[in-house]
Amino acid sequence: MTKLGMREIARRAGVAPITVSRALSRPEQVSEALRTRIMAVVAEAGFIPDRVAGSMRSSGRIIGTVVPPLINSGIAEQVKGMADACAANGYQLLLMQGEFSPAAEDQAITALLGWRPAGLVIQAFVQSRQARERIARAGVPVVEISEIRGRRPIDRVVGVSNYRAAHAMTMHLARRGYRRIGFVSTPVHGNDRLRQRRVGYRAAIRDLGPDYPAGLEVEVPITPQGGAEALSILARRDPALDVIFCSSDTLAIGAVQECHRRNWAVPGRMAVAGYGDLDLAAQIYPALTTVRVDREAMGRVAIEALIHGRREMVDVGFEIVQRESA
Amino acid sequence: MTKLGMREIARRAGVAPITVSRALSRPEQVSEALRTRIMAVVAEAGFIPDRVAGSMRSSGRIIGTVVPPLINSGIAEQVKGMADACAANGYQLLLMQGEFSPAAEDQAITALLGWRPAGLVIQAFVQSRQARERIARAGVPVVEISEIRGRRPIDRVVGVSNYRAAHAMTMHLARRGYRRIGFVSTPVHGNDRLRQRRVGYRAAIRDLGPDYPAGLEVEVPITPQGGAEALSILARRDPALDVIFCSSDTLAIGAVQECHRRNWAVPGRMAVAGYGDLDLAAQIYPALTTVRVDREAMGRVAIEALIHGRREMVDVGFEIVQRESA
DNA sequence: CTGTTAGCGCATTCAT
DNA sequence: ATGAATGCGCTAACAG
Repeated sequence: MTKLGMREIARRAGVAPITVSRALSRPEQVSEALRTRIMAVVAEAGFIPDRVAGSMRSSGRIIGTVVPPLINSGIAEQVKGMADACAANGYQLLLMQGEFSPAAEDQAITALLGWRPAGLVIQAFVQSRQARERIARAGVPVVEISEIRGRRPIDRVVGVSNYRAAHAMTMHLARRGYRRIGFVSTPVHGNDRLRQRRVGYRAAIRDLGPDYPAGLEVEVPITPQGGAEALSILARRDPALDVIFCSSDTLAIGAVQECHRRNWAVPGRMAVAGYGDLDLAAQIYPALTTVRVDREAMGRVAIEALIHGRREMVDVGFEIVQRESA
Repeated sequence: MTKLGMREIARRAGVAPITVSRALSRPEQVSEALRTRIMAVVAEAGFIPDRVAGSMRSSGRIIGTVVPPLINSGIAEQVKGMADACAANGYQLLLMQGEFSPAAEDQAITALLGWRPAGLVIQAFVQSRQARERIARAGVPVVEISEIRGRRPIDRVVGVSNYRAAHAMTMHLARRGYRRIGFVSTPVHGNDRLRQRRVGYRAAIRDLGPDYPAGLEVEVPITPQGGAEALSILARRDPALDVIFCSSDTLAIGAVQECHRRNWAVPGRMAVAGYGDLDLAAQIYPALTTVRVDREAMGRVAIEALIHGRREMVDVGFEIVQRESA
């Protein structure tokens, strides 16, 4: 049995190879009679066109993406959105897991570019200067999914203003009657998103006016234990504290746990708000009040921005999810 | 500026294109002098070899994978394991999100095969007969990540015995003194893993002997609400019920929530065990006793099995995670 | 609508 | 250790 290629399919159907090619990728350019005959042969032979060879001449249909090492929580939803949008448009997703160092990022992007992607989606701003140059030289469109405030993107951006979201949640808590709002952050160093959340919180406290107690902050590792610890620290620092706003649901869940251990009613004795709306947020007891960002939409929109060539900066927005914990 | 290719790099370095190719992929075959000179030119020009063209002649370095639509929880960890192992071995991960229908599965696999993958990782047994034929014809190695009991794989399998895991958990609960063990399942239709969990539970109840009360089961949708509902149903059916074993953590979390609502102490009034060890499992109150499977290892091992051509069936094993809820 | 010709950029094969 | 010739399988460009 000859290795199955278009040439062989064409021979069996009694046409030229290019006609098979057209029947497969632009059916409308081939007469119905030929098309039917060709498709029958293709189906019968189980022929699968070689996209590698196809990409040699026409533009490829691969979209490369670099995702952070922790594919937990939100990132997975983004990937889902990307995969869906790719499938819907006939593209394939080439996934690289990146570390956070600029060198690793550059390496990941280089590996992706080698596959002649139709575009790149990066889950943050590209940091490495070298990577930016490579991308520019390759002339490949890029979408950065990130904080959209105060940055100049390489090309297109899809994201949310973490600043506005954190600001809104802080105001929301104040409106609900909490007087002493503590803020728990994970280390903001080198992470725009986290930094903007903190900045948003501070701005809100300022906007609440001089009558309102000054802010109260602590920075802890991004683990439930970190959240528990933060609660202890802040409650000790200010006994009047009545709510803590955690810059991630993971922290918030840890804080709620700590309340259970102390037998503190949530939100009676201490209220807790999170950020992210993880799956768990709605499922723990009490259900978590948090900030929700539609990560799946971010992924989908990123791919669409790439494919349809929209050059705008897309803000997918956020939502304050009011549940029981605050 | 000429489009940068090996030809141009070769010209600048004063060598033949093939020498550049060798310097890049088999450095040991090129003299140090030339290699150094070539690498300098490559770096200076920011040259990235075209892997698409490269794959035309040599075998590609892409591994295709089909993942279920819900990239939540465990699947994300598997993908992480795969991505890591791919990166460590110089491969790229081509990700397709598959639906569960055989037709969609076939389509996904076809799309992947078009890219001449070095191998395929499928997150279940391939169901579609057509897909199996395509894979066979393409001669591509496949790893199925799945239930490993009682199935004949296409090629290689990496997985765990859901049967043994569920059996072990049931025995574990009995050993801890629970007398009436209910089992909550999600619909097992068409899903080996879920079916084997139920079979394992039943076998354990049988093994516990005639003195032990007969099993008590219910099947509900895989949502926290399903778990809450299951608790209500089983508790009504048998007031002596003292523990429920849920075939997924999602259900278990819902059941625990329902206990909170009823003011039932967990595990005092009702104990709950889960399956899967989601992130949340350790974080809810009380922390969930569950079955843990190292999904990340599954992903990693799958890729390694593919690359290193191991043809065995790998059982990554499981672990009973004893926490507070049961 | 269909076919002919040519070549995408690299790595294999065979020489030197 | 280096190079020349050749073609991987497909599709763009140009005919007919």
